[in-house]
Amino acid sequence: MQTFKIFKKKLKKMEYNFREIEQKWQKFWKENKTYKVEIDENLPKFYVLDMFPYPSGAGLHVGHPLGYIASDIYSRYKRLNGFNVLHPMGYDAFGLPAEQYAIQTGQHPAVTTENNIKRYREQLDKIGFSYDWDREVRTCEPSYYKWTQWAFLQMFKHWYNKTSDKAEPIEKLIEIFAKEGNKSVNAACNETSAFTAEDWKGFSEKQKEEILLNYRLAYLADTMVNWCPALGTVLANDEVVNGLSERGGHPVVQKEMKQWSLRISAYAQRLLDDMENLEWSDSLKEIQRNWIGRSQGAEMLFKIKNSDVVLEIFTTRPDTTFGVSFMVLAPESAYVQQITTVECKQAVENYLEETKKRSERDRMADVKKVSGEFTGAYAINPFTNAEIPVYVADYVLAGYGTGAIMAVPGHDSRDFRFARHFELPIPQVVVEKGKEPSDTSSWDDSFDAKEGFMVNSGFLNGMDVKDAIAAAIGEIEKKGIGKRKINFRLRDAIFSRQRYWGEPFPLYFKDGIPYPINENELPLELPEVDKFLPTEDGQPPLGRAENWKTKDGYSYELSTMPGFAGSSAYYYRYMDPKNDKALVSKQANEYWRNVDLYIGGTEHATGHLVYSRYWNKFLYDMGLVCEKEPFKKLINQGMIQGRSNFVYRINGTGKYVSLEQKDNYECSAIHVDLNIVSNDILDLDAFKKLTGNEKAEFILNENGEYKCGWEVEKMSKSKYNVVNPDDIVEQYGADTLRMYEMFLGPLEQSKPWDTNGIDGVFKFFRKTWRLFYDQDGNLLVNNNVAEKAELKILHKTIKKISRDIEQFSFNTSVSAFMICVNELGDLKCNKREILEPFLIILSPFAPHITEELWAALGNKESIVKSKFPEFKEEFVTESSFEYPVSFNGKMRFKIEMPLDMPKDEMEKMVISDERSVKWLEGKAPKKVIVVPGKIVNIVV
RNA sequence: GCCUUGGUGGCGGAAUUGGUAGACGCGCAGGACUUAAAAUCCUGUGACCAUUAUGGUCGUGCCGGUUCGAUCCCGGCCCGAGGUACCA
Repeated sequence: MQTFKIFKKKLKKMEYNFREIEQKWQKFWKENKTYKVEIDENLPKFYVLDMFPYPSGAGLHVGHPLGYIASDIYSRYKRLNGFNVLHPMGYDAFGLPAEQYAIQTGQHPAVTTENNIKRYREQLDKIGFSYDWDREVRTCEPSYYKWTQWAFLQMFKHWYNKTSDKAEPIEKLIEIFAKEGNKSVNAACNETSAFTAEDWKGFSEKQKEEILLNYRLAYLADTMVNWCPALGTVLANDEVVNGLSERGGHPVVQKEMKQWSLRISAYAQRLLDDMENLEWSDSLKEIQRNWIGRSQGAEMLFKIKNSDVVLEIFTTRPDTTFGVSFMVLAPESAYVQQITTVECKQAVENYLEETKKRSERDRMADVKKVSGEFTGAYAINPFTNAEIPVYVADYVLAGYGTGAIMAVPGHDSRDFRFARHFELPIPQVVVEKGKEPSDTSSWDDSFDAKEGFMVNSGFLNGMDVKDAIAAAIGEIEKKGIGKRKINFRLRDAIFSRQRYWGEPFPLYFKDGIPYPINENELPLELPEVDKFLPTEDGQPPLGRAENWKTKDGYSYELSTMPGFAGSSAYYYRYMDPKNDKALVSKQANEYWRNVDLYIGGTEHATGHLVYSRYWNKFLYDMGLVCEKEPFKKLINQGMIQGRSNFVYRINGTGKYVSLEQKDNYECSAIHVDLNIVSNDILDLDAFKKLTGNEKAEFILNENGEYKCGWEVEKMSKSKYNVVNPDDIVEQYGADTLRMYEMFLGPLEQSKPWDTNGIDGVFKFFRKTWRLFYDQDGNLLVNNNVAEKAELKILHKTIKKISRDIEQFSFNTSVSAFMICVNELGDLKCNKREILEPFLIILSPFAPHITEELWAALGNKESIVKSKFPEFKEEFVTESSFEYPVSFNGKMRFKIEMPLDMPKDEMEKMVISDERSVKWLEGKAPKKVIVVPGKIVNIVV
């Protein structure tokens, strides 16, 4: 590589030998355990956490460490400010890619995972992070997943009491059942028929267990699940993106299966409420709010004509009940079988068959297409007593509400489309303020009105929507045909995966009933299998394990836990990683409490960040942890995009044309490896060599160069735009990498990576070095007393840097450092009094070079143990200010005036300035605005 | 469609959120040093019009408003990114 050759030459003469320095200090930190952290009751704690990575085979690219660098800077800054900082790292090591790879190659996922982790660690180590590696966790290790299994068992052994609004031990529930049956129990549970204490006592063990299973927070039940045939497993809602699996992009279908689920929906309201006080971005909170999806409305009963069946529906708009002209059931709804008439049976069966075949993606693809079938049954509108037809249609979802709706075609666009298609009446019941009711047959779409007043609605007529909703609910409750109800979109989390590489469930089956294994038998280790595929009879891979049974011969559960299991409480494990008696000791938990700063990608908004909040709340209910929320402050780092380069090949030839002239030819843009392009100029020889096309011809630009085009795209191998941090560290050093990643732009914004700008940061370090050493390597630093100007530069920078770090504005700190070094260089300042504090404030960003220079100044202890310099206002206060003088808001000239000058004197001084004459044009100013310390504006 | 964001030089981005628009860096152009290259240093660099210097006009996606003053606040539109999508 050309650039590398140049670099080698550079190094010979270069004073700042980053390579030697960085290796030296990384070794020093490791040997001295500089970043080891222990509980210290005398110091305030601060917990800084990165979302731990899944160790993929591809290794890290330059985008991954962005958040790690930011959190590392923050950790170091907090340490310098006297905090005891917990800053750990580990690996989310269970997961699908390793297993898919295992299926293809036969290589055990534990082996590939171990290798990948090694690679990750090497890459991380090169960047100089201040992690306490003694606290590392790996989710795939038995000593770690013991606690994942343990937490699951606790969920199995608890139920959710809606009255106390928390999880309680299942024993307590059994006591209640024995005393008074289940009548008074207000639990989050699956549908369970009522029983008395007498009934309970008469039930067999199996019956009792079956009933209890409906109440457990971790329960086994027939559920509609996302089944991914290609992966051979079910997936949680957040693992399905646009009807395809998040990993691999395979189609997903809906299927009813017996699956383990976590009753996360019981926590929906608390997940919503407790978010209020979190320091998360509004957008992230909003994503989570939408995902939880609270809606307020009513549950209502509709009688079926000539039948005992009563349809229960959920609506947010009970005010529009007078506008209901038909009803719709989800295809999966149990009501369908109950009410379909003999005449319609065949047609309905056909329809159900048809919808079953469609995948989620198909269903989502043609949302606009109307389909459905009449069941032959009629319901009675409880407000109008009208007979209305009941349909089955797949636009109604089984999983939401009750799987049945009252259709209000006048005011809901889906119902409207359906009504038009099946020629059903469309009554208008809401009118926009200031308008008259109109003939709905002339409408193009429904009026989905959240505001307006009621018409054709009996006792609701004339009310506005808000009042009408309240009045309608009042009437519904009075009539006893329904009640106020809050619904959530958030589903219980499907917790089983029919896969190998995950945590085994600590359960066995006896007589078809799941029983927990003894807690002292944890962890239940993942057994060996001959292949990582399902068994011949369709059992999950664990079905292949030989003698995978309890000592009494009972079979274990064959599914494993999903990816989010291991990541839901890892932040507690870091507090006390070696503890084999508890997830986390009371002492460690009460000291570290929760994560003060969490940095990671926004892609976890609906998965990890919901699950771990739920998991935490459950542990909180059990009294095991002391904080309601796990992550106090959260920052989403932006994505680093790739910057791809292109060459333009003239179609049908081996000729390439430079960017400037490409429009004169018919040509195709082809990705070119950015390693052979420098500042968009192509290295022609390297290109010939790389493509193996020695005869390639080029049409060059007027400078005799080949200029490439560029575009911002996702960083990916296929686009030849992946930049590896190792290469950057090799060429420029870790400090430059760290600093440049921060310099790219605001942390939370996504931005393209362009290595071209990195020279500026590299130059900055060389300039810094030259403040300490002359060209011959002599230390220049002296003990002379600092001048006012020098102190001003220093303190201005101290102030700016602490402010920026506290606001996570790291890009502007880098500028501030550059300005500081430029100014100190101009003053030829080599004074210890200035440079020592300067090193400290720079050290969070560039730990290696600062450590080296710090030692060179004769300091015996690591700079990590020093104290952040105190900002002193006195050094930066000015007695005068150079005021910009504007006329009608446009700046015309500047004038220096004392800051304590009275306003009227300033005014006089400005007006009498000779430069004002021109702008006043002989007129007297209409108005003069004087803002002390800011500006003078004259209105002419 | 809905929600959340963002739109500033050739490029990444500043502007202490109502007070000098374009800090800092890259790139580019010119110069110094050098046998030469690299490195380093200096100067210039939003557009346009004038010009010996000086100077002027326009300019933060577009259109309007509030204000002495708007990148920042308000109303309307256009474009990009992310999330979500039959949620009743």
